[in-house]
Amino acid sequence: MKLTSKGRYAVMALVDIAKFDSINPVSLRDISLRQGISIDYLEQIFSKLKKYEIVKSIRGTQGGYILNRKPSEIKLNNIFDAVDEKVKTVQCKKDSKKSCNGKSTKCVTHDLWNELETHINTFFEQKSLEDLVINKESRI
Amino acid sequence: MKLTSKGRYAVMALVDIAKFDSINPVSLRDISLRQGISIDYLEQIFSKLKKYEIVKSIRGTQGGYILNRKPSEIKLNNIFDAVDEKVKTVQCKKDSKKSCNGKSTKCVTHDLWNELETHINTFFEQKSLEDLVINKESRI
DNA sequence: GCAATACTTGACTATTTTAGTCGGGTTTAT
DNA sequence: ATAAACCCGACTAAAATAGTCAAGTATTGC
Repeated sequence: MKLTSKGRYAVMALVDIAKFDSINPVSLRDISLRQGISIDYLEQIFSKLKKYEIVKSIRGTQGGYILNRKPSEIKLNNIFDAVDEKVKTVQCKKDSKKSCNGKSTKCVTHDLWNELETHINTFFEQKSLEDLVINKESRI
Repeated sequence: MKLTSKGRYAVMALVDIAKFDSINPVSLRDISLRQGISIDYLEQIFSKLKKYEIVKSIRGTQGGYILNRKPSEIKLNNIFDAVDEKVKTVQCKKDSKKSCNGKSTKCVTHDLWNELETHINTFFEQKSLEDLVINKESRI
């Protein structure tokens, strides 16, 4: 599985919006300044978040992005799905002669990996953007 | 975090040994044939498993590897530690001017990532080689 | 002793993924 | 009109991954 900066940035940016303004659009420029992520990279990320209807965009001057749902309804797994930050592990080789057939020792790991994925996904399904925002505000 | 084929192969190979022979050494050649992993790559992996005292080596003809502990005492996190398959996520940039200071929104993800790591590690600490072997035998 | 088997070690490399950058758009408020 | 801001696709440097390759050393059986 992978969990890299694209997923991390997506979460950071969305938390930034959730905390900063729930009515007016927040520009990538502002997020970039506050979070230290390049605008170009943010654009890539937001393009995907938009496709998954996690955010809405408003073009033109004074434009930016707003959340498309309430923070409590945006679960972390939605975010990761959107930016392709899939919880995925290496699969059995498909074209291998000795491919996974459920009988050999080889794929003893198959069930294990699936179990882990479920485990992690459950964790992310339970966490919403709201949880992160609340958590953080109580600390500042 | 990453979970790639090195960790997967390590688990596969150890399960192979655990199932095949608990007294006589098992050669990498045999593991290679049964599991479809190249000997050269297995050598890299076993070199690390040996360093972590998960296996013992016996050189010369009829040599090979045997488990250094009972399968029930070999937890999956031990195996992953050995082969550097760390459950690790991207960290905050150290030298950034806006580095994580616990006050900014930026590191709202910090706690989250730590929480996830704990979550995953707990999962692996609870699974032993024995669990995998038993599971699989009941199916064949 | 010598050949065969099998572990030991370290360097090397091709491929893939990651983490961006870059350049050119289009839309909209003022 | 112009500037702010989104939109989109191509490009690239660096790192990680998944191996391979070569040259050993140790042990056993004949």
